[in-house]
Amino acid sequence: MPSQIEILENEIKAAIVRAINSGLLTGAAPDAIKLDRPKDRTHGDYATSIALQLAKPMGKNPREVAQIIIDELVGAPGISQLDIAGPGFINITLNRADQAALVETILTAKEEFGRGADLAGVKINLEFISANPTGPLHLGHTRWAAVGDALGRVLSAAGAQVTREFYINDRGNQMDLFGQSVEAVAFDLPVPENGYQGDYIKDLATQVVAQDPELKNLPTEERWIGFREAAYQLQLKDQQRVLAGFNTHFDVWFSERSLHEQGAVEHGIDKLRAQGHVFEDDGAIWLRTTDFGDDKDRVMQKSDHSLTYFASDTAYYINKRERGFDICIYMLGADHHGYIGRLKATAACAGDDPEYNIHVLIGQLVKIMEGGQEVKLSKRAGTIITLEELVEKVGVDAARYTLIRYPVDTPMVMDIDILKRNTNENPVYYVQYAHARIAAVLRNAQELGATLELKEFDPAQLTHDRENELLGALAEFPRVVASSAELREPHRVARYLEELAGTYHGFYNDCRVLPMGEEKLTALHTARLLLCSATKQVISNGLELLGVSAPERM
RNA sequence: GCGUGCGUAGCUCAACGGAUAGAGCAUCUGACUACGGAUCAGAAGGUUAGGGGUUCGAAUCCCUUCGCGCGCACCA
Repeated sequence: MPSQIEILENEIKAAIVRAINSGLLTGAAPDAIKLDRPKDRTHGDYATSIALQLAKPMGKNPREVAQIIIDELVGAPGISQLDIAGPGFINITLNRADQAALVETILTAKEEFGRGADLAGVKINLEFISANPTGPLHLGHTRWAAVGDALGRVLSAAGAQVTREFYINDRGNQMDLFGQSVEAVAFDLPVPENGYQGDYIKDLATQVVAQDPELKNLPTEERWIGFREAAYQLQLKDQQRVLAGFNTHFDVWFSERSLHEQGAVEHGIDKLRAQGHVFEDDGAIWLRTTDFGDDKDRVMQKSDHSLTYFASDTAYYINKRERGFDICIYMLGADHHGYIGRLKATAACAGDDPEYNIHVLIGQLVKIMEGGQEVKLSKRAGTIITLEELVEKVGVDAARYTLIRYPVDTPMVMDIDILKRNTNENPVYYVQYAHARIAAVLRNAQELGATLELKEFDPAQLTHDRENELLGALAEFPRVVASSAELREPHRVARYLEELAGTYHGFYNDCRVLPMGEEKLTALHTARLLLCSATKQVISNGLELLGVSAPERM
């Protein structure tokens, strides 16, 4: 069912088409009209700058164009007032009772309110974190754990079929080094040069030996492999446990080894060769990514016949596409921004459209403050903060919310001390508080015998400016979800929730919801209670998209 | 050197090319002795790093200078 806003957008477009057909306007009608919500409330409920955009191509004064559109629009359903403002903005004020009908829409749709179909039928592979299974997840992975998971939820809400995937880099030198490090520690020997250190390696060594004491008796040349495999499984399980605790879910844990075992790398090279972008030089096999804007060609198979990491990446991409994914989203850290060029070029070499089939998000680093100063993260100094430690300090909700509420391309600073405080410095509480507050009001209403039946809802009761403002904010939710999905920016949902919570608090302050004293429950009380209930539903739906809880009490 | 990202209020950060650049914190004023004060109303705080350009309109797009980060392997 189209929302009131969509209906309005279509009305405006139809009005322009009518004006063109009757010769009042010339040229082509725009594809779509986008209504904005003006910052200044005196500018009405919605505004559009369409007349400004059409003025030039149509060779008319913008205000003149605006007037023509308005004349065609008069009498459209739900509109109570139309104005021209400034250089040619069209400001639209809606009929309040019609807007209030939104409460019924929300309370009928419940959890479904906000979900859309913009991405219906689109299969998306969302890959994030993809850490080596050689250590605990740390702060660098945490931002993606939160944002990636939220993005997955948002894309699903927009109708996409999303597969969340974790690529396990379980192959290569670093794995061997990892196995040798654990082995060395188990025997109280010094770890190899550039090997892995830290308490967790000791723990792993202890666990590995406890689990399988026979491992120590293996012949030396294969012993480290035994340690590698056992430690790998333990470390992977640990990552999975921590992510589950962080409310971050994956559909597929994809092992790099399995890619090689199923011959996917050779298959990928063959496929690219068939596309005509593979060549040999100096005994190595290359992919000519420079054909598509990469700054240098890339080696896939070295002259010693071993395969490069790039070959795995390439094969993995081709594998994803062959599994039927239309769009492959990669979430990478800022230190990997150099990969964008080659990833896009790889897609192009495979015959895909790099602008559509592949989407790379680059996340800036997170700095962390504690006790008023920056915590320097260093593996050597042992000051790595793990995801698990962060959660222990501040809790899942605060950690997730804080990481999600900023666009990923902003370098952000997390202040642990602030996150521990239950104040407004910590916006997650502001939003959750609004939810809990409504829950309390609704509990009180029940004690007063209010039934909150939708059939008793009278939209005409909601005429207060604060009510109108709140309804307007609620109406925005589906648009926010849709644009978050389209732009791959889940932070928009968080920002929206903060605004909605603020609007609710303002409403609550000015509009008494429950009867006072001996007062009887009136139609106005009921209408406001249902408005509260609708707001609670939207906050809850929004927090769900972020993977943050919506508490009934705090 | 080449490439790439960033630079917005004292601090942390917003702002699908739109109207007077907004929030929170910090600072200063105020508000319910009845629904949760983890609230609300208000004040103050800006040459959006500098300079050009495109546009009816630029924090946003283009060029350039400066500053900061990151990347430039037959490593993984």
